[in-house]
Amino acid sequence: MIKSLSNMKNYNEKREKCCEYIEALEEERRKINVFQRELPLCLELVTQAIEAYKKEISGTTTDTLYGQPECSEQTTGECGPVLDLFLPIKQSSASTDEEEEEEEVDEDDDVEHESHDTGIDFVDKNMKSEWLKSVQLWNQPEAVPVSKWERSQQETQTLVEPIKENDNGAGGSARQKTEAERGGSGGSGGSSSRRGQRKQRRCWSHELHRRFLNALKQLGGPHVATPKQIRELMKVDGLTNDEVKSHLQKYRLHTRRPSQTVPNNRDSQTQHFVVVGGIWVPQASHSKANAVASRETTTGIYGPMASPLPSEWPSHSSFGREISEERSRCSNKGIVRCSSPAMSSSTRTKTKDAKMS
DNA sequence: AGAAGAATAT
DNA sequence: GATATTCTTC
Repeated sequence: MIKSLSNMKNYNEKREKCCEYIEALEEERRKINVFQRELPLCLELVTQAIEAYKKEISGTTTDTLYGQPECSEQTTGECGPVLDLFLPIKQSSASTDEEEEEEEVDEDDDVEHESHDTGIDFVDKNMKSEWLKSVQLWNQPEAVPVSKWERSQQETQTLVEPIKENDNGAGGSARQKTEAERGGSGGSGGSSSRRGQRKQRRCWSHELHRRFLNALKQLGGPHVATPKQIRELMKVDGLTNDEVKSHLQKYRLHTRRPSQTVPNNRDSQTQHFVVVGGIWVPQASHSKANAVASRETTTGIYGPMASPLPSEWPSHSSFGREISEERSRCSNKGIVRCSSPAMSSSTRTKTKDAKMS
């Protein structure tokens, strides 16, 4: 008797609590709604949390005692923890809102929403963490012990600071900040000064790559831009020349003529290009490009600002799926590609014919 | 010395 | 396949 009564009371409390949560969540959702495009999963999560709690209220005999789970904002937790993730964050929504540059509003934000029917909860969880990762400019060291200070600094700087502060390079654009240590030599973890350690892999996120492309565009294309210039233009702090160089190398490799794999699946992208002085141009504009191709050094045929997108990863690359159809479409159109950098660049006359060893 | 590009390693 | 590192050249 008494027990059931206390149970009842307990239940009422619980219910009340749930109501509060729901209200808070709904308010939260209204706020997030504004950023629906930027935070689609966030919205979804909140919605689901609301539903879950509503269900709970309606008496689905959930045994959970809504105890605080100790999920640590990263990848843990199941269904309940969602609240924990969102409630405390409430005030922060204004900090990292729009870091989009003005030019390309990509609608690739609606990331893969495919698997949505069955195991919503944990799937959703995974999605969320992935999404979070992709939002960051790059992944932060996780396995490697990093001092808390460094991490927080990295977070803040990475997410907000370098974005678009002063685009005209007025201030100290050359911000190289000790790329020497990424091995987590921070005081916490023992065994400092692991110098021979390999650098932590940097994952080139969406945003990072977009900046890369942006810089490339301004500099006149992947074959005339140099890693250093790119890095400076990107204004991403912590980014090293080597990283840019490596990425550029990959990019160049990818943007070469995509060989004849997949003969002509989409309007036969590969066949409309023709080599003009070492430069791939659309066949139609062949003659015109020929006229231009002689002096492309300054602003060049790459059309720094002219085309919304200079060149993108080929459609098959991993980045390709992040690119919306619009992009892939225009990547077939007015793109010019250099097949042989040595010949196309007139700034640097590298005759690497004698280089063979 | 330092940067870029290619080659190679992980 | 993507990134890091090394090697070579300039």
